[in-house]
Amino acid sequence: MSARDELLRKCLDYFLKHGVANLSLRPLAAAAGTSARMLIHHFGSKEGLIAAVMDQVRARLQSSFEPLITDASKRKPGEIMLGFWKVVTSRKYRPYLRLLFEVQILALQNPRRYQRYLIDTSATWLRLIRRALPRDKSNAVMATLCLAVVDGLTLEYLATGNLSRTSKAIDIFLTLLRKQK
Amino acid sequence: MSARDELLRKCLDYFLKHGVANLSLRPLAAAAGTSARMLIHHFGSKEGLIAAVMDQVRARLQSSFEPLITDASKRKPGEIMLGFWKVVTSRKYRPYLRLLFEVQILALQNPRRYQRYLIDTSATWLRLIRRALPRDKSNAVMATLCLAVVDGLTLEYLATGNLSRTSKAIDIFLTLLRKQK
DNA sequence: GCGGACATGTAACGACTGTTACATTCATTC
DNA sequence: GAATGAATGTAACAGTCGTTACATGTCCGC
Repeated sequence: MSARDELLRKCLDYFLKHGVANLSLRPLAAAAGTSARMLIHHFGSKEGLIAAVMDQVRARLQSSFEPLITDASKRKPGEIMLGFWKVVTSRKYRPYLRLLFEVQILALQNPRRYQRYLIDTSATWLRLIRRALPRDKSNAVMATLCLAVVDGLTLEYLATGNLSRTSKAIDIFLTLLRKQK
Repeated sequence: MSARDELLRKCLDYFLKHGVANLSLRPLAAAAGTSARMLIHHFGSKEGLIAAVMDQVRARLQSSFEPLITDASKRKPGEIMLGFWKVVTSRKYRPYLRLLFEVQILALQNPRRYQRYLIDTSATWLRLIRRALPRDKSNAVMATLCLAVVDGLTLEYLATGNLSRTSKAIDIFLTLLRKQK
C-alpha cells in the first residue's frame, strides 16, 4: 500500500469523524501524523483531497450495497428495502451517511463546490430501487417515494438516535405497500 | 422599527441566500450596508447574531404553519399533509427549508454549536402530525412515517427541483394511507 | 561515488477570521 | 450650553486559512 493510500485512509477516518464543512488542513494533518505540506503534495490541493476522500466514500458505500443490487431480482421489494435500512442504520455506516447528508446539504447552498459529489448519489439509488419495483407506469414515482421514506427516516434516526421508532415506521410503510395490491 | 430590527431583517435575507455554514461577518456586513463592527455591537458576537437570526427563522415558519395547526381538527389527515407540502415547496419558503436542513446537518457534526437551534424543529412537527392522526396505538410511529415522507421528499425536491415527481409521490403515499383503512 | 527524482521539514506569504481599542459624531437630558 | 451615553468609522490585534519557496534528506539507477 502506497504512502498516499495510507494517508487517504487516515483522511477518510478524519472526515467520518469531523465532517467536511469546517475542514482545516492542519488539524487533519496532525491527526494523520503528517503536515499540511504533505497533504497538498499528495493531493494537489484541499479540493483534490476532498474529491479523493469522497470518491473513497462512494466506493465503500457502493461495495456495501453491491449484494443488495445483484440479488435484487431474486427478492421481494420489501426485503430489499429492509436490507437498505439495515445497512443504513448499522453503527459502521452511520458516519458515512452523516457525511453524505452533509455534502448534499452543502451542495444546496454552494452548488459550484459540492454538486459534483452528488452526481451518483440520488440518481444511482433511484435507479436501483426502480429495478426492484414492478415495471408499471407508477414505477418512477413509487421509487421516489421509497427513497424519500428511507432518506427521511435515516435523517430522523441520525438526529434522534431512536432506532426502534424509525424501524417501526419502515415496517408500517412496507405493510401499506403490501395492502396496496 | 429599530435599527437593530432593520439590521436583523437584512441579515436574515443574507442567511437565506448564503446559508450559515461558511458565514463570515464582513461580507454579510457589506451586504447589509454596515460593518462587522456594528454587527458585533448589536448582537454581541457572531454566535449571538446567528441565534437572533435563527429565532427569526423559527418565528416566521411557525406563523406560516399556524393556520394548519389551528384548523387541524377540522380537516382530514391527507389535507393537512398536502397543506404542509404546499407550504414547504412554495418558492417563498424554499430558502427557509434549505436553512433548516443545513442547521440540522451541521448539528449532526457539531452538536455543541448548533443543537440548540433544533430544539423545536423535529419534536414540534411530530407533535402536530400526531394530533392530526387517529389516536390509536400506532399513532407515534405513523406520525414518524408521515414526517419522514415530507422530509425525504422535500430534500429530494430541494436537490433536484423536480416538483412534479415529488408531488406525485406525496399523492401516492396519501392513496396508500386511504387504502389502509 | 554520482546524479536525479522524490519525500519531507521549516518557515513564511498574503488573505481572511472574529473581535476590540480608540476616536468621532450625534442626539438627548439636565 | 455642557454633559452623557449611544451609534458609528478606522484601524488594528492575534489567530487561522490554503498554499508555496526553499532547504534538506533519502533512495534508486548507473
